[in-house]
Amino acid sequence: MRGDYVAAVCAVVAHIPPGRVLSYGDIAELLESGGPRQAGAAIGGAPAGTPWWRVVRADGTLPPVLAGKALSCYLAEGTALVGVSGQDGAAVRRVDMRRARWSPSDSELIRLSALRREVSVPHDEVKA
DNA sequence: AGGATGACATTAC
DNA sequence: GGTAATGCCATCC
Repeated sequence: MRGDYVAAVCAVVAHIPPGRVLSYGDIAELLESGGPRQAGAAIGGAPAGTPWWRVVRADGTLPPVLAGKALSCYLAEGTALVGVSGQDGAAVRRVDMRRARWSPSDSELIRLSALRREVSVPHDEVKA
């Protein structure tokens, strides 16, 4: 896998509608391959133009470094955010997984299944 | 072959 | 409800 997995994850992320987000675990779950860590690594290695900000952790939080850029994207996309309860403007506006979580439609599921098949295809790379 | 790492997830306190 | 510790999966050293 390697590159193919990254491409698959990238495609899935690209199919996430604006204002919606998915968790790494969900990506791995949809691809039916590997675990959440691998999904994160794949997204991390995804090429530019990939809406990586639409992919967050199960808590709806994201690493501090990306939180800033992601926040801008969320505001632009109108993603459902939850304000922190009262702390001094800590700006921990994390994504509200409760509503922002994207539910793949049946049609999308078909496409995703086809996509993951592409990854599942043994190809001829392992052997040499 | 073995051990450590990572844009994570889940359970327990 | 939030924070802390443990486990999972796959790749890299």
